[in-house]
Amino acid sequence: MGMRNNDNNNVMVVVTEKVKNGSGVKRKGLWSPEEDEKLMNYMVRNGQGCWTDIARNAGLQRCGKSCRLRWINYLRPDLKRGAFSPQEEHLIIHLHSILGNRWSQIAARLPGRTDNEIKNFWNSTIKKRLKNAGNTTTTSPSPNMQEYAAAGVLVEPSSSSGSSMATQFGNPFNPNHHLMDQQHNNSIFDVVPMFNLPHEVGVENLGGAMALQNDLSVPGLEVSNYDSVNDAQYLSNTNNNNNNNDDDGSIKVEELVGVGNHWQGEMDWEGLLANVTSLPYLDFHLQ
DNA sequence: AATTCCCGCAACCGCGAGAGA
DNA sequence: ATCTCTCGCGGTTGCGGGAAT
Repeated sequence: MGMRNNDNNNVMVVVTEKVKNGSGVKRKGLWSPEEDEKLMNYMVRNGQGCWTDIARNAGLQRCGKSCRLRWINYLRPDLKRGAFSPQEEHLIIHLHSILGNRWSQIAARLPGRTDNEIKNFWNSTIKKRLKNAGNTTTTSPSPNMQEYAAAGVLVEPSSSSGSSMATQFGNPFNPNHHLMDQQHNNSIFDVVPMFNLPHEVGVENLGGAMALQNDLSVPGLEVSNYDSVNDAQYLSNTNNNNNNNDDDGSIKVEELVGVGNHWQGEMDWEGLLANVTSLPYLDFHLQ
């Protein structure tokens, strides 16, 4: 749907709410194209750092937290845009059956997607479909839904936050049932079959984005993994390709934020899903 | 045409963890 | 040990477009 942010052509009404915040007045609400440009230019030139400093040095009247979010969810150059493909949806469902609401970990295995995006997709679309699949006997659920149900994950009984759908089903017969993830009150052994873990599996370097590797501690798409120099190079190339170099080197956000300028790599879906099937659970105990 | 309702999505909020003084 | 700051995460809010009435 549509209020979508400053799409190339749609300059949205910018919320100009401001709040007092310590040293000064901080803007809140939607980001203006000018703010995006400031942040993008700063990030391209200087890369990651302390977000509070970034906010200040980039000349933004935003808190660092807001800048970080904007970068991660919208400005980052490797973001994949557009609707989720059936393969991605399948993968999300699969991952969620294992990981629960650990959106960042799920996102780490979907190159070019953000945790916020996946979370929204889940809450708005998949949840609804699962519900329908669970409630309707007249219409057969999609294979995805069937698989999800087969994994022991059915319709979420309530909107209780913090617990995943996967957590709704315990297995008291599982000898490892006592190994609960405290934060989510969930035993991963309830859902995940005990497989031997393949080593050296994983899909790497998908279009410059990190992808599935052989354990759950793989940071995946986390920004901290990005090489600011390479990113800068990427951005520079993009700019060159657009034949739009300004002498001052400033980079227009609209040149970078758009369908054509984002990650469009090919995915080895079968490989990803195969790997997901055998996702290890080691880092459940590390967290 | 006007109004209400639905809902997708961007962004905010609060919290916990970790680092450093 | 304690405080402060920053980061990252997950849950929630609320705006606004489009559908329904």
